[in-house]
Amino acid sequence: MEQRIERIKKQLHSQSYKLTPQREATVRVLLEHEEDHLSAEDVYMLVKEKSPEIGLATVYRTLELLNELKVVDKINFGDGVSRYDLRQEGAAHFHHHLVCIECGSVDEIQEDLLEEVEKVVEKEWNFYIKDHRLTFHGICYRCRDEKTSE
Amino acid sequence: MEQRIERIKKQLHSQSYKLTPQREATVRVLLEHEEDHLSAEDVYMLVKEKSPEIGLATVYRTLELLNELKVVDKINFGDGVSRYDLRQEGAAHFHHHLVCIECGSVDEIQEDLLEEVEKVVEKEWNFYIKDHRLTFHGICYRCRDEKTSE
DNA sequence: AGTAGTTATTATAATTATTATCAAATTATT
DNA sequence: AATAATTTGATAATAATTATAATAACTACT
Repeated sequence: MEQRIERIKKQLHSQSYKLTPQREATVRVLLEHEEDHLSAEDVYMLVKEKSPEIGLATVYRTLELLNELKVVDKINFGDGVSRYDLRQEGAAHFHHHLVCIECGSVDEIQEDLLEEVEKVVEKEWNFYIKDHRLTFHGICYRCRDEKTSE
Repeated sequence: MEQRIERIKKQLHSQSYKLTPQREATVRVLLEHEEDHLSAEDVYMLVKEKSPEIGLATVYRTLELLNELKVVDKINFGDGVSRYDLRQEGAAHFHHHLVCIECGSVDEIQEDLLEEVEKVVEKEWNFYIKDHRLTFHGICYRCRDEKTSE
């Protein structure tokens, strides 16, 4: 945890940004909820628990900044809010998501899976891929299990 | 065009919805701009040209309805607005997109490309895939050509 | 054709997420 | 310590979308 914060601090410094207490508090919340997909409002609420004086605008600004630095990825699952997802350290690409249409859960797939597809797209469409977003909508293993045991 | 409207009409009727003049005007705009990725506001403006009496709320409701019927897919490219994209008739899955970070263009990929990936996801993650969203962000062939000719 | 009942529409108000503004606070620099 | 630059917090503004309520259009039945 501390090492990751240290590395994020260096990343900020390299672009002449500072890791202010507010930014650090926000990063800590993101690290503590790595498996979740928090909205700005969610992050705000959680940061407030430890740092009640923080303002909502600061959280938005910090998330925007972290997005620029590619520390987090901003993603939208179609429910009208942007969500912020920590990128795996050193990951070249954003990971994928499984959104369950029954229970609303969001699971992550860290495996690339798209290497071949991207080769085809780069070649056939002459498109230089910098990033991607891949989300599957369907029924997760938990909901499937429930159904078979009914 | 007329045949497609006729088929959409039937789809509506099969769920006991009607193809009102406003709904028809909206569908016509979508068909006439099949290659575009219009926001609700865009659609509203275009429908107004032919049917100036239509209300914005009706456009929203119609788009929502068409989305339910899987006539259009709602998609968000991260710019804060939902866009509505006609699904190819009879297409099992939503098509993919190439978003250019230089010029903002959005191109479509009709090929499936994900068959193998989806097999892996279904098997390895025990996730029953009903739909997907795949978008690549990068530099389109037009912007690449510009650069090499500079 | 006439009435009752349903469905859809319009105009507008309300809501929600996000961004902009600006004075005050903090931090860095001389 | 004084000055300059950056960041923050509170709040106002904006933008997209949804809710509301009165009206209009259509349907079914007599």
